[in-house]
Amino acid sequence: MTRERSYSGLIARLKVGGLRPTRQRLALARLLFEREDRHLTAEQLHSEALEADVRVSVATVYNTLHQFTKVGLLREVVVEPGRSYFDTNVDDHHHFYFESTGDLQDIPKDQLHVAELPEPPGGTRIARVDVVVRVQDIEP
Amino acid sequence: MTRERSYSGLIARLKVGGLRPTRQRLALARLLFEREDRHLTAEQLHSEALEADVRVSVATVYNTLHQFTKVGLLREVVVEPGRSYFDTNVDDHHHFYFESTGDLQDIPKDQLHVAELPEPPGGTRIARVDVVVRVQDIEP
DNA sequence: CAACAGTTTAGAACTATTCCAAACTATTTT
DNA sequence: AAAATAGTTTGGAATAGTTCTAAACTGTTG
Ligand SMILES: [Mn+2]
Ligand SMILES: [Mn+2]
Ligand SMILES: [Zn+2]
Ligand SMILES: [Zn+2]
Repeated sequence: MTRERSYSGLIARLKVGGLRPTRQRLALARLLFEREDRHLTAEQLHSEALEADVRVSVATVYNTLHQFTKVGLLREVVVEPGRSYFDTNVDDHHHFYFESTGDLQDIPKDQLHVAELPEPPGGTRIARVDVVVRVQDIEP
Repeated sequence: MTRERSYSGLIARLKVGGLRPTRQRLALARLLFEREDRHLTAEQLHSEALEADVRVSVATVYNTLHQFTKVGLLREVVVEPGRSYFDTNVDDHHHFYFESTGDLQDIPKDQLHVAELPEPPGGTRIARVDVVVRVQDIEP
């Protein structure tokens, strides 16, 4: 029922964002949100969709990821050039980035504090603070 | 003389890294290090080189930036997908990122503290902690 | 100065992402 | 419930940043 509730809640959130609950969006939403928090690239999500027999184009995967991000269902995380990760955890938190595998792992916000943030220049305000803890294998 | 000293010091550092001080590398080094700290992309550096009548190919700009990074003269900073910045400041520090302009600005390490860093998983160690403070214009 | 290893280069190739315009579908209107 | 409308999907072309390639070139060493 948690599943059902979050799923119909999702339809509601799409509607609020002015997004129609189409076959493709709902299928992608299941893949994204019916598991624990995930960090995935567009390509990864597209592969998962194909494996799950959800026929959807790459263009639609990109469209959907960006639309979900705009509506606040996802968050975009950048840790390496040429590849965007989308994060199903939209709470305030940070990341471990494993350089050897390319994986991301959440660091809950109570486990890492950023102190003494300087004021941003006049006319601007802080949109977000991202901390990436880059981790590498010992003895590489 | 600060200039001269850092310049010949640079030749030395290249040699240590096993890099020959070629016409191209020295010209690019001037553009990179004879001013205050900078954050630039390969394309930007290439343009500056052409403007300064330094004939050098894009491939060489990329090669050089990566080699300088490996030798510790530069640091690579990733803040948005599809674009790498190279930072002439290799001291421990963090960044403001201005979303409207794409500019980066240093935050010296004594002006921002990361506390309570969790332990990385076994078999791994922290290579670097990057904090990006994303800033946007008020009234966009 | 020869010999060698390292370097540069133009252009092709590659990768992730975005764009396009036509076909399609959910929703609203009649 | 059919028609009209606006939003959505799609394959394929296009783009942008970066990397690769192999041939020509240059710095270093003996
Ligand atoms: Mn994006
Ligand atoms: Mn790189
Ligand atoms: Zn996360
Ligand atoms: Zn910097």
